[in-house]
Amino acid sequence: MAITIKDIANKAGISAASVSRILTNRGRFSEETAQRVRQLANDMGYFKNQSAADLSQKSSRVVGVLVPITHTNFADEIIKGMQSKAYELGYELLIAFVTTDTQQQIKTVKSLLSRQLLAVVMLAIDIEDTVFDVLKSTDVKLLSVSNQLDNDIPSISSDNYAMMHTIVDYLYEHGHRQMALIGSSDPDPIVAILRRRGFIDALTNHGISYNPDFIWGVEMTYQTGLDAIKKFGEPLPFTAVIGSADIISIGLLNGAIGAGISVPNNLSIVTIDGTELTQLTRPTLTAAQQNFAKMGELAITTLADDSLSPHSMVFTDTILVPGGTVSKII
Amino acid sequence: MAITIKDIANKAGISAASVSRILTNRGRFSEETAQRVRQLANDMGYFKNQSAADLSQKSSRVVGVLVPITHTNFADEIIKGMQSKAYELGYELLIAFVTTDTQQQIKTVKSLLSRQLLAVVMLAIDIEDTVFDVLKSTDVKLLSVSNQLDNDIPSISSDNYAMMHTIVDYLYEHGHRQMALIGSSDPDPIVAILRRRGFIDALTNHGISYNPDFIWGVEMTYQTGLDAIKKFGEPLPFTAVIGSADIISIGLLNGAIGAGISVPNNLSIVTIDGTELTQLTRPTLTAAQQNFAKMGELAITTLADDSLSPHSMVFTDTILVPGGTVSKII
DNA sequence: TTGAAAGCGATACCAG
DNA sequence: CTGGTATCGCTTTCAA
Repeated sequence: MAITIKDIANKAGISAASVSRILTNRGRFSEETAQRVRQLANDMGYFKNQSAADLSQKSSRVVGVLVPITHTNFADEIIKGMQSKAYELGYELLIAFVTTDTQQQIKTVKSLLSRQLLAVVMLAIDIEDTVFDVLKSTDVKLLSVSNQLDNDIPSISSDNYAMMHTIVDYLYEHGHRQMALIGSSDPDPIVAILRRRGFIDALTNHGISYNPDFIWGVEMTYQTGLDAIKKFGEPLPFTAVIGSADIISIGLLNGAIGAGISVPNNLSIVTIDGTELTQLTRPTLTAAQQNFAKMGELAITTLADDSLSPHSMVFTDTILVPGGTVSKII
Repeated sequence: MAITIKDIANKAGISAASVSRILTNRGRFSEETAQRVRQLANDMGYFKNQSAADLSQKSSRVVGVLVPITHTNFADEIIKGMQSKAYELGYELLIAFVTTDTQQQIKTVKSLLSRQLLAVVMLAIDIEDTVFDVLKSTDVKLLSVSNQLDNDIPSISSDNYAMMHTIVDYLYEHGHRQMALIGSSDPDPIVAILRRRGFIDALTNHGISYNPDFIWGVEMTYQTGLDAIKKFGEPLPFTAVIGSADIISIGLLNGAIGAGISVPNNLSIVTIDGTELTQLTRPTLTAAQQNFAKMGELAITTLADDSLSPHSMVFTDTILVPGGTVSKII
């Protein structure tokens, strides 16, 4: 049987109410008894029963985080960002990995909602409608990070549209005129749509009419990168390719190497994300780097100061980090 | 105000007790009223208040998972394994990332323990004593996965000692006589000790007296791999090297490439772990692959059937997966 | 099969 | 500044 505040109260010869006040630092109490109580709590090995506290308070400082189990590793960076801010501001994170199985998703979400959460943060997840309905049926705050949803949910992400301009401009300045975009063909996700639009518009700005065939690949996987090179064959009909995720870009790079295409001499690659993965290849990947840690921090701070309205979108910065996969065409 | 079982009871014209029994499937009740109640619960958008349930039951089916935030990505695979088994057996996972900051660790652990957990699983964590004391001060079950602790804690991991024999034997059969082990020099962790011992003993079995200089590198990082190559210079005094983690091995590989050392012609590499990272390099890494998913599943099953005693160690299989980084020396 | 009632541990209000 | 007490929502005897 665990120690309760009542046990402490008995030992200290005071009431449980006082102990509670002291341990939570709320209300008034004399520093003198406080000393004693804190000492006692420590000595007796007391742990607050958070369930009881939550039940009593009907609220909590717990933020649920839904993480896709197939997460491209940037999720870690977002979580790190959330973690540090949460720690700083006294919030707790309850991380739940969700699979792609809808039934399991629903169960996971329900069990999350069974604790009175302050909010649920969705990391790069395109939630299915059935699951989403469950989420909306309660009054928890919702927040989408690294993704934008077509619902009334606030989001924190990179400005994907602008990012594509940055990338295309960069490649254009390096002399590239024929570019492909790999891994953003999925018709649904807003992020994919924005990237396609940004890609096309940026090309148009430079007077380049884009080739629809050059936007290819749905899945954010290594295989997509490999397949892309296979599909377009050798010689490639473009001089530069943009991978929609680091893992795709590594696939592109290795696919090119396998096909005897020299990078960056015969093919330039720019990757989107810019996680540590970009440092593991030779040459290292030139990347449009998203600020995932910042996204995570912002998630917590906006939740804390309640500064999010249903449709608000917050953008974090992206920077272009030169690596060794882009060459100048003369 | 959220819906409670009382609300449902009122609407159904029965008592809260009955609703509880029905919704938890405990005790007796007529299937007839059960139908109605379940329907009602669904329609009214009821969510169990898990805090209240936990408080009342003084127990839970929640397993806390401590994950080092600097986790080499295999943690994901372990979690996936735990997740699927937990889902299957009706347990919940409460995942907490822990930083290297002791104060933060303690706070994290305490907040974990504030919920009445069934158990705490530590993933590849070498817990500091102060933190460990906190953990031991309660009566939660403890379990260490992918690591062995020198405490009275049951563990699930690969047989690191035997694994080193497998690797060394493999290299020996390929004609290698001079081998180095990178990233297991940390004096503390049992895993590092076991790997060193296995390495040395396996060499001895083949009549090779090992060179202490060839066991080098403490941190499980990419940089350690790069540094190792730099340290030993060119030409390398050994023909094969074992990286204690995939990320180290990638460092070794890239370091070699950078130094103009051809892999596998002039240097063979075997990596320990065998995550998907091994597929991202060219050539792909030959690996002693650990069965992380199995570790995760076993963690939950052993917890479920309570089949762990303080000192029990469970080993999962490891297999040697040939890649392109080991050559035959003739 | 069902209901009434007693907790579970912490909090908060209201007196004192 | 401190104590008594009701309360949160659910579970679980014990009777009926």
